[in-house]
Amino acid sequence: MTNEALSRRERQIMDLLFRMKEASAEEIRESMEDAPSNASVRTLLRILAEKQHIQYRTVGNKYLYSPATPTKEAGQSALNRVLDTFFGGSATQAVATMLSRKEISEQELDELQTMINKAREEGR
Amino acid sequence: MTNEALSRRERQIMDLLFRMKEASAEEIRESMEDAPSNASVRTLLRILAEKQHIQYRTVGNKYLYSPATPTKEAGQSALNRVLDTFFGGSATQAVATMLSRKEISEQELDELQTMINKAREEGR
DNA sequence: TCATTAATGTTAATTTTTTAACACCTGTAA
DNA sequence: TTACAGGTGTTAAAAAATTAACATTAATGA
Repeated sequence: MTNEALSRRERQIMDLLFRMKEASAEEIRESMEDAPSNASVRTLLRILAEKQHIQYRTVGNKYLYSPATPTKEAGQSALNRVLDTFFGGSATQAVATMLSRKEISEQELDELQTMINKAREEGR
Repeated sequence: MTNEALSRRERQIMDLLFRMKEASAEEIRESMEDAPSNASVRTLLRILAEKQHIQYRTVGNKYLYSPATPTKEAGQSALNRVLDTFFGGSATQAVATMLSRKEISEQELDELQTMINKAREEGR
């Protein structure tokens, strides 16, 4: 796992890219709350690319950037970190928090139910 | 909500404090992978206290530091961020990931089950 | 052709973060 | 008393992160 800690801006841009899936330097800049210049964003992107955290492809004459790690994998890792840091590693506690934080639709509850049943079967 | 982004070290120390609940500068330093000097840790702690992210009490002649925000609250907020960033805000997806990441005990599954039932009743 | 526009590339100044040196304070054992 | 151990407080040097100026390149329309 590539595990050098990211700087503030680097993390901010990575998070945006995970949300946006793929974006140009300018698009990223526009979606930043406290955006610096376009050149600054590009510098950060260059650094992130060097560190292998992002990749890019050219479309016409511009670059589109995206995370090098699949979103799912990165999400799992981020989730684990939150679980360990705030919930003593307990998934149950974390789920309890999620359920209490906002309305979960009937449908979502059904889906969760299905997952639990499945986990039970597999666990046997 | 206090929402200035933290620097790398600041975040590292905050996360440790959430795990440790309460600790002295030296204890924090010892639990750091890539620890700087004791004086450096104290500088960071002073800054975090100024920014109101931590609080401290004196015990004998030393200070014990702890997060200013309750762990539960901070955890909820961190969880939301992860949900939004990596799972399109879907709690269901996140739970699916948790269930697949490692073995969940029968007991934990029971607890989850209970939570879902409860959420269903309340939702009605 | 040539000016304009919209990109990226390079480099360096500025600002923030990180680090630790050094001073000071307090209790305690020789 | 004195000097040592174990804390905190202050300040400034060093390193890293952030920013943007300026250069360059490619495509396009007058």
